[in-house]
Amino acid sequence: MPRIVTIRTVAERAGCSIATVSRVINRSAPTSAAVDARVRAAVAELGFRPSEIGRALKTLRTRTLGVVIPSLTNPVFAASVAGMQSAARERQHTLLLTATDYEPGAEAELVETLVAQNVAGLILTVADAAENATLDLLDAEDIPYVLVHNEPPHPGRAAVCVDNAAATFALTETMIAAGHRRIAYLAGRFATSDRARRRHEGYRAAMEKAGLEPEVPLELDYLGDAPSHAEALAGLFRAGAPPTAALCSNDLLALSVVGALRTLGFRVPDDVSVAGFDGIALGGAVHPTLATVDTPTRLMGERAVALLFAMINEGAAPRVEHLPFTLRPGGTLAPTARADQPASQGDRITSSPP
Amino acid sequence: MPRIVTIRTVAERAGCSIATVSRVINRSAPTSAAVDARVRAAVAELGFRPSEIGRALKTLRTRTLGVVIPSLTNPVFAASVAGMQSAARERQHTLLLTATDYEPGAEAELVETLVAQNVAGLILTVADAAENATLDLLDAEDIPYVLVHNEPPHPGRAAVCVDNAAATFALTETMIAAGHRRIAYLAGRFATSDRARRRHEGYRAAMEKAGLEPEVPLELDYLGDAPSHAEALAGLFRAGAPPTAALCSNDLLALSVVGALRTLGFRVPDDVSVAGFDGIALGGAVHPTLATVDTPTRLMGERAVALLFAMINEGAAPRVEHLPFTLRPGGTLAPTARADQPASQGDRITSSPP
DNA sequence: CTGTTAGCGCGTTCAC
DNA sequence: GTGAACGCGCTAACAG
Repeated sequence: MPRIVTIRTVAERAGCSIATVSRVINRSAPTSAAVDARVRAAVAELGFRPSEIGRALKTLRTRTLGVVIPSLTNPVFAASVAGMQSAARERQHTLLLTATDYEPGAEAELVETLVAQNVAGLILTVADAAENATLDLLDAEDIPYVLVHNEPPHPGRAAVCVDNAAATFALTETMIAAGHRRIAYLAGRFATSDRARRRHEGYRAAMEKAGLEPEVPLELDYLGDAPSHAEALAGLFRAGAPPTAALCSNDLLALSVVGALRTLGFRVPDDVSVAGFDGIALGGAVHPTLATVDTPTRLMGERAVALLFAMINEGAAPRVEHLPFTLRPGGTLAPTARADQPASQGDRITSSPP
Repeated sequence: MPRIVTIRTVAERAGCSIATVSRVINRSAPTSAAVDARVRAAVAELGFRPSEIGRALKTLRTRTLGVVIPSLTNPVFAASVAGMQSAARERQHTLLLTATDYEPGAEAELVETLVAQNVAGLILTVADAAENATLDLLDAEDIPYVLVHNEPPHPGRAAVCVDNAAATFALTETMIAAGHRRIAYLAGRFATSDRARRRHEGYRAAMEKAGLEPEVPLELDYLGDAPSHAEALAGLFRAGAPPTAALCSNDLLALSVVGALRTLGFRVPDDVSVAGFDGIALGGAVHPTLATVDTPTRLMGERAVALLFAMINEGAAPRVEHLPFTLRPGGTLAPTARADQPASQGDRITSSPP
């Protein structure tokens, strides 16, 4: 029984017109109980499924959301996509998923592809939300979209994110309170992204507030070879006055850095403390557990879908939704031996509600 | 400039018919250089993008691949989807992504949704490829699909996978060669999946071949709370003759188990060795590194797309493609103190080429 | 080489 | 309450 079952087949079987079948299926107009039953029976017998294509062509709207992310390999993005998928499914929508693989220029191409598919809206994480021709295009064509993870400076751009600067500020203050004075800042790939910048800003602000010297970010490829990280870190940590702690711009990088430091013979956290950013699940499964900023990545995906639907269906204005983050204490972050004041390890500092 | 730009708009602007515009865009028939240039100019000026919907309605084929996986949260599936996405993009296709979240019954619903969108084909990882009404339906309707990670016993079902049984067999033999005699088998969620079964079979076969007693699988929810894992493991490892090693049915579980064992006061690998399955990237980033079966997850996604396209475009027959696996030595797996024979740690045993 | 035309599957006016 | 007819954007078959 191949798939040549169209609305016409059903109409013939039910002995009525295609218009009536359409009415029954979509409950778009009242129908008599008799014909209603016949149509439903025919639908069931034939295994008819209305073609989304025919429907889309007519209404010029699909039940599809386009997604653009840098990479699925990073659990942060995988988690937010999981949230999007679940939220979209609740609303009878599916996800058209694309990834740039950090390739510059891919954003524009992917968005065009998705727009050509008449997606109902877009959810994207871009390198830089501030100056982005692709987003300008979407604005111009009036196609609804929501950013995730990005913090657009340009108001009027919808986004769901955490306050990256505030988060690293809080995290850095915690490290300072634990007695650390020289805190290295290690940035992962894509260091030019707007969120990476915001994170470094928070770090710098906290350091300066404490009268300490902020470090220039050291750029590393996260989850590259641990040996190469070891090499890159050797110079920094075997110098005269080495850092006692490292703040990493994301969790994948942090886990990798922990490994590299150990390869170099340093104990974590005894010799060097390490903290990450994101709150990926695995950070809690390794030993010692990773100190990090816990961000609600899955929820971010869900909220992004909710916001997008509000914009599409209710004409809601684009807005930036800040989600709360949590400082998650972990075994990789300990007070220095020469701590000026003991740090309270158990504290969970939470951002103010959005 | 809203999006009311259709092929007709372009035709008017270029001063030709819509058929000619179509020909220029798709290079489906020769056109004169003059009209060609005019059309391209019009396309560029108007920012025209042919609607995939109109095209799909006509050809009854979309440039879209439907994907069904259990969850995006597991890096194994995230990696294979990343491979699919990249391979699909090379072929000008996009992915319609759905996830069951391990909810029984979701498979059927998601497949119906995807079929209603006229996907060109499907790529799926199902709980059980052996008895599966959804796959029977696809067979009946002659919709091309490829399984990933599943090992269908039913020949005629296309799949890309590793030989799970052979892999755990080899891994178990390595552990036995390292002197382990009591090797626990810890299974993650979804223990009823066909691949989980095959993995346990390989373990059991190796144990029996060595004249050892295979353990009944202990089922744990992977990446659940580490404390709860600790509880679940306490009974087993604090018994009279505790296992000296644990074989975990996947890497996420293995990393979690390492944490739980440490919580219980065991040293890994000094007191208990641990091995996983999958070869997720993070296994190499933690310390000690995770001993595991390295499976080419990303490649599996790429190959699945390639196979699907061969079936769609060249009418290739469905076939099962076995990809090679590698035993990856890791710090979590060490010889027992009472080893009968020293194990050669450096060996990398590779499966025979497919 | 190019234009005209007929649908693809569906929702939606209009009449009745 | 129901049916006939049109058109959404596009490709393909057929004329010219």
